[in-house]
Amino acid sequence: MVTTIFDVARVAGVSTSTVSRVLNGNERVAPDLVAKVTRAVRELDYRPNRVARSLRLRHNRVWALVISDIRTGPFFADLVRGVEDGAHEAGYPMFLCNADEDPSKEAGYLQLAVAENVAGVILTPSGPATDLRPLIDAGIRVVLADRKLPGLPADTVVADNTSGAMQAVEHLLAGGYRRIACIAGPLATTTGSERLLGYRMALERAGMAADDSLVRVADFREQGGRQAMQELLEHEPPPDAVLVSNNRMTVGALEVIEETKLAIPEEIAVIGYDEIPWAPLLRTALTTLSQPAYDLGHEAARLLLSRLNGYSGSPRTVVLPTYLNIRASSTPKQGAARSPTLVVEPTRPRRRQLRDGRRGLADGGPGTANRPADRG
Amino acid sequence: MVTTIFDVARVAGVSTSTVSRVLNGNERVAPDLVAKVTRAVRELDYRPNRVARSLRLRHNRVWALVISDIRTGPFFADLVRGVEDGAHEAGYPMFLCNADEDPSKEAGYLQLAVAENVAGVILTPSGPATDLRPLIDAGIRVVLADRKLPGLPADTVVADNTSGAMQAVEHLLAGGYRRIACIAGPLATTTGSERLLGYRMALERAGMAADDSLVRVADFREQGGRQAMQELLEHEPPPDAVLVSNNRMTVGALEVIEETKLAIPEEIAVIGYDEIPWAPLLRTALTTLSQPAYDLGHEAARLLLSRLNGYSGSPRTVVLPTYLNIRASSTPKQGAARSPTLVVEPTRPRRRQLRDGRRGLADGGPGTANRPADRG
DNA sequence: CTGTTAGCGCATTCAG
DNA sequence: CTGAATGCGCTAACAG
Repeated sequence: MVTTIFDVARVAGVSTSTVSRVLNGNERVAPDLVAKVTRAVRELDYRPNRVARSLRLRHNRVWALVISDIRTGPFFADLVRGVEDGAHEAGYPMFLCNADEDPSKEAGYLQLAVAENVAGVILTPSGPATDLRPLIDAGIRVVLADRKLPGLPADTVVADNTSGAMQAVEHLLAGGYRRIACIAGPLATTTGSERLLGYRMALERAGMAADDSLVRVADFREQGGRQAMQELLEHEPPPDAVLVSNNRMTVGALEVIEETKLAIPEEIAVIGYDEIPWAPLLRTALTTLSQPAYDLGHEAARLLLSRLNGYSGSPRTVVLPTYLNIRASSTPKQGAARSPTLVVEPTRPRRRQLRDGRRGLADGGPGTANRPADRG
Repeated sequence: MVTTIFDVARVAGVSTSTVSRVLNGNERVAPDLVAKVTRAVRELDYRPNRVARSLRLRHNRVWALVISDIRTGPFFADLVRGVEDGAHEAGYPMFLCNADEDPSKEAGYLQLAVAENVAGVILTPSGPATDLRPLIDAGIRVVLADRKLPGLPADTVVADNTSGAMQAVEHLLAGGYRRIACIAGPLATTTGSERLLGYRMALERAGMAADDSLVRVADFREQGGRQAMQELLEHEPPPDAVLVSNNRMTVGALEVIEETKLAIPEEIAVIGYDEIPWAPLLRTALTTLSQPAYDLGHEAARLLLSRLNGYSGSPRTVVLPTYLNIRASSTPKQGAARSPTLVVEPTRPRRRQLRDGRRGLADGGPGTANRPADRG
């Protein structure tokens, strides 16, 4: 038999309500009773039953983090760490759920979150069909991370996908590349569509017609990246550069380039979205777009916490900058004319921008670095 | 207000017990009442409150998977997928917790699992100090995955770490390498110590004294791999080959080799534990030891399920084989004498071995492939 | 300040 | 086969 609050009350010689009050520390209790209860708790190694507590309170002191693909390299891993640290700092335990880009799995986890009465959910929506109503109806706080959900008034933290992709393409243009291809992610996700948008905008701004035969929409997975890259290479004339919209697709694309024995960057330059620790170790070191994955998660945690603490202003969207890590895979072409209009601004991390919010967050700083501390 | 079983009973014109019986389907109920209840449930979009159910039943139909480091590349991601699929097939939702190699975080999650009454826990123990008693006392089923917990009678599924490391070292010996170093993981984990053991056994079997100055014990992280590799290279004479015990440390070791401008494999051969999708894409394609990560997870799920279904035999340990992916980073030395005693057996995946078990598992096949289907 | 009392939503005795 | 009654462990009124 598990020890209950009743056992503690008996041993301490008080009522269960007193034990409860001591444990939750909200109301005033006489010091001697506090001592008695504390001793009894320790003596019995009493641990409150969260289930009963949750039933009574009609909410559970747990967060659920629902991510869209646990296999997306270090990106989601760092994001998870960011949320986890934020949750931990605030004293909330956190469960993680992997929706695997599957809307029905995602819906299942959201139902579960409702059924388990979680206090809050941080979610990477799989697409516009993601239904937040069950959560909202149940009074559960929701924060969107990494991907927006257009039209839904929820606090959101995202990276500046459009600018990131623009930066990458402008960098390629400045390097003399002219037939730049793009392997985009699912357009139903804002990460998919906004990166493609950034690609198009950079081309337009440079006065070049975006050539849709150089665009492939794939699925954020290796296999999709492979197929897209194969198709692009069969095209005549083939691209001389490619921007790949995430890490997993980049692996697929690089495999195809490797198999085709094309030289990077001489025959095709490559830039991959998502920084990865092995980028510098590749046959040709890979130029990547870092996303502040850890900060994305940590910021999401702070938005959720502020809601749980009673903030009820209109939804806030936090946009964090990306950073271009220039490496050999995008080396400028021999004798590339550095036309002034194509010069790329130095891509230092900018301050986070706050949009749509009634006011800023309580504290300042852009949080910790992009990567968790254990690497330093 | 959320709809409760009471609302359903009212709308269906029956008692709450009848609704409960219909929902759980264990007892017999008159067909017409079943129909009424079913209709009312649909009409009200009723979803049972899992918290109340859990309190009443004193157990919760959820699994918790506690892994030791979410950042360990695809390994844990695939393991998670394996467990998840197994849980899903059996109709259990699953939460994931990331202990981050931190025993206190791990203990916190185990406490949480107890407090939440989960039906079962699948755990990658952070070390021998991991305390399973709170779980066992609470009647929660536990399965260990990836790492054993010596002395504890729990169902366990692991890869054959010792043989894997032996294979790797024998392969290097056969290739003419003689000063083979090893970067081991924490010896408190069986993955750390067994891989080191395999390394030593291979050397001894070849009649070579294991040289401890060629062994470094690190922390399974990039930074540890970096430092270990640096130390090994400073040693005189330096190693001509190195076996690195996991993916993250391999990244660190490769960074150092890169910075030192050493040629792989001419100046130093490298084999990394854990297969990684980008292994073939590195400057020198990396020889790796694949672990059946997905199968490890899926098998753990099956062991847990069999316990939940009432199996109460003695604890079973399932050992799955590893597989050596030979690539350029371990190319035999020029004119390496292929002494007969050093020839490596072909390392095909072997059938899983069952140890200590009273009987085999219900079904046959070694499960699905090492990698989830979406890559094929 | 403290104890008594009454549920949170559900599954399960126990009678009928 | 069905319904009324009970309690899982806890917290929040409500009186004292």
